[in-house]
Amino acid sequence: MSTQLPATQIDPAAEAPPAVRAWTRLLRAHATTRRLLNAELQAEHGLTINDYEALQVLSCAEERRMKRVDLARRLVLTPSGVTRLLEGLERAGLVERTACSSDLRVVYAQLTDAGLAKVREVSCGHEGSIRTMFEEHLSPAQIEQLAAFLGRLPGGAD
Amino acid sequence: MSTQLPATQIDPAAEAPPAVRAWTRLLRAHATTRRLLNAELQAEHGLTINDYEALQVLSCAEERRMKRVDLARRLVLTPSGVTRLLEGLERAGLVERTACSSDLRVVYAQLTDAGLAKVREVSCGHEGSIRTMFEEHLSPAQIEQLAAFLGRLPGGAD
DNA sequence: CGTGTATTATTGAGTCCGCAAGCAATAGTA
DNA sequence: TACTATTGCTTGCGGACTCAATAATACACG
Repeated sequence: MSTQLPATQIDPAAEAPPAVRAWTRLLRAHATTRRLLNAELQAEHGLTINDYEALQVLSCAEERRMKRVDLARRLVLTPSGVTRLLEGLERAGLVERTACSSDLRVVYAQLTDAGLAKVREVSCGHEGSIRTMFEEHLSPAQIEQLAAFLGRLPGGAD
Repeated sequence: MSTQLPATQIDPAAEAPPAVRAWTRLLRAHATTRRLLNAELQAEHGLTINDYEALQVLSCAEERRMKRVDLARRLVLTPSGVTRLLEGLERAGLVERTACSSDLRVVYAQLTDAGLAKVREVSCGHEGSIRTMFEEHLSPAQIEQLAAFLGRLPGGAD
């Protein structure tokens, strides 16, 4: 192969660094799995992934409520994203706005009884779908390792 | 603890199945890393992650061009998503539309010389950022394993 | 106190992308 | 040949999210 001609293409045979391969696989796996789960969740329960994640996080929170800022950090959304996400859940009656007596700025996102019921209704099937996706081609030990590795990436820790 | 009272909350101490933990970490790590890389790419080169991925994929393709359908599959986008993504890259002169002589339906996405130059300009710094994110807290062997595991999830394989 | 800064939340404008529908070209079939 | 899928691509519409700007409250410190 000559090195004198100007390259008109990037050599596809040149192996990408492992980190780059991991990154593109992360992108692809995320996009595909998210799309699958989202479609299922939407069709069966009328929720998006973020809708469900928000409800799920709230259901485990102290008093079933959370400051919007904390919810934003947990879901990796901006504050305005959370405002808009909660708008929908409030309209659906799954979450309501509650005041904080000690700080008038904060507006709690409070899970309603209907919201808790919804989480219970959805969670089993949804977790089943998640487990299927992971357990189909990975052993339990491998899933544990995968979770551990993801936890070391930026934002990965819970 | 009594089992007679109606549960008003989902027990946060009850450990989620490993697959569910892996899933939430995948969501969080993806959102965080994507946000970081996107901001950097946007600020320094005016590209989104998908812009870059599209250019990069095209730069390695036969004749630096690809059918839009194939590009969609590769980037895990819908056909309409690809049309819109390419609109922007065409406006920037990085990609152009070319006809296929053997099938009048297809419109190739053809990387221009400017597009190839752009990939070369961006790739080094971008790959450096990716490597930093992964190599900061994971060993080379762990990164390889992570890539392998991700490759077994739906859509993960290249 | 009063003033300046940080924090919490919302809003308006704009981007990105998916879904459903539609058009044009090709392939399959009788 | 004519008729019916199927495939490749685009478009209208709408949803979800971000960024920048804004308002209101809290806090720190002279």
